[in-house]
Amino acid sequence: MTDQPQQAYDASRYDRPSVTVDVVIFALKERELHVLLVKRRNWPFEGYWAIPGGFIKMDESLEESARRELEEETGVRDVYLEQLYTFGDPGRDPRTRVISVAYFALIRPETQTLRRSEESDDVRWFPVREVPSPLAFDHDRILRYAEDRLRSKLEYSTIAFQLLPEVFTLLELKHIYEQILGEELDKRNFYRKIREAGVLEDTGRMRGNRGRPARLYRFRRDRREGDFVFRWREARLHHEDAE
Amino acid sequence: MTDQPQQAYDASRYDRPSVTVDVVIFALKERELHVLLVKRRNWPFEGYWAIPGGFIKMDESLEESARRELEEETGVRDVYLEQLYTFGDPGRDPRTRVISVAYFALIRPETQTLRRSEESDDVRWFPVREVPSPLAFDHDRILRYAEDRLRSKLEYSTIAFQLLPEVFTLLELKHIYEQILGEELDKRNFYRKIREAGVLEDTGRMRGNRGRPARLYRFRRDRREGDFVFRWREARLHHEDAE
DNA sequence: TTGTATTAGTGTCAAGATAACAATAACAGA
DNA sequence: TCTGTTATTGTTATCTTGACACTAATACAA
Repeated sequence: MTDQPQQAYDASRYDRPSVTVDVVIFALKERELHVLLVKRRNWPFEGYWAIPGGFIKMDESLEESARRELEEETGVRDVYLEQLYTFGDPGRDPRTRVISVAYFALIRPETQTLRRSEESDDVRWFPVREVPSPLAFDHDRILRYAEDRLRSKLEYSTIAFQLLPEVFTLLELKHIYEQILGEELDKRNFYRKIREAGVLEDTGRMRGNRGRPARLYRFRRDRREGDFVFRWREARLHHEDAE
Repeated sequence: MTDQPQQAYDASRYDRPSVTVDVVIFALKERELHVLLVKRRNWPFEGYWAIPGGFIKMDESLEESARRELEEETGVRDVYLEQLYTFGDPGRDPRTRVISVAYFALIRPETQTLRRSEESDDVRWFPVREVPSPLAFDHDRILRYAEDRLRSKLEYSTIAFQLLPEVFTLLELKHIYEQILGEELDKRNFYRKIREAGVLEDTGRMRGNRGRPARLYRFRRDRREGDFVFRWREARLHHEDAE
């Protein structure tokens, strides 16, 4: 944010790169983790799938840019949004120097209003394991980075709840953990851990189609995010930072 | 990094912000954690202390920018460098829209060559607990963010070793943890934990002024960073993400 | 109504990790 | 050899984890 304090400011002496915000949007669809991609219509990478994004406006913050982008693509406003990493290698966009601030967003299924263009074939939800490859630009890398972040935050935060609807069953919650960790978890150990963490509130309601009906829970938002550490040791994680 | 795929690219339609890279540089000085700041000579925030930084060049990557900045300020090349966060609120710099990609760097004491300007009073190392406040721009926030990151990475990485010289004693290592965590650790538990992690190599050498001489260790770089999890539970941490 | 298929929910124990705790060892210098 | 100073080591009680299998509640069909 600062120039060299030693020298007076002269903006014209510096070329300015373009700055974009890209948002990796995750959501659960039919119990599977999906990511939203858009198909490019122009050079470069015409016809390739890309992470949705756009240029920032001069009067909005980075996060506001990301929220605008998100709303344009999904029509959703109240979401979990977190800055991921900034990608800025020269040459990552053949047109000009582009610095891209990547965010990732987690959407609850209930809030997903269908956009008109969502029915067209240039905006699609892909299961994270079936993303077309390669993506446009360096978006494969950005997506991988987002998945890594998601996985590692699962360990010590309540981030997983952001993917669930208002009320949910314990097995649905467990399923998310398994989806993202890519690993089966023991039911009893999982239940115990969650209960001890004290982040769930019993709604008293039940839900069931076949079999024994499941208890419905709600996430206790009054629990401050940083107040407890929800460590997951059963599933051994690999910490691997990109860049 | 991508424009709206729907529309053809026309750079002139978008104003471009300035992009800078700021580097929060940490080092140990006389057993205390210090951070390097520079005093601003021009408007805005003339006379205020700031985190060193500068505009990026069009042909260098963000990390290259950060390394250049770092070398210009400290003359040091081989350091630990990690991207921290990108700050881009409109108005954070009164001159123009500035997006700042913040990095943090950890420097070993031995590698610190003195710069000529380090003797002048416009570049100074401050103990992290005695940083002048407020800093220029939103640099207080950036610094706080860097400290939080450092603290939380202590838990599950070998980052602390990056602040130590080639060889060091166990008590020196413990002291770093205590510095950053802001908390006393039990000597025996600490030794055990470190030994079990298997990241240290005994040099066979000793060092001592008064009292029993201390064994000198070396960090085993062959241990891949992600291979083990060096969890610290004794010191309860607060996870608190900025932004 | 009874049985069967299906999904939800629960408890124990052994092994491992952690935190709390104090005494001894190796040196320098008086 | 005594004293001051710093470095090093081990045990135990408690908590946390991971492994493991049976019972409960419903729907539906026989």
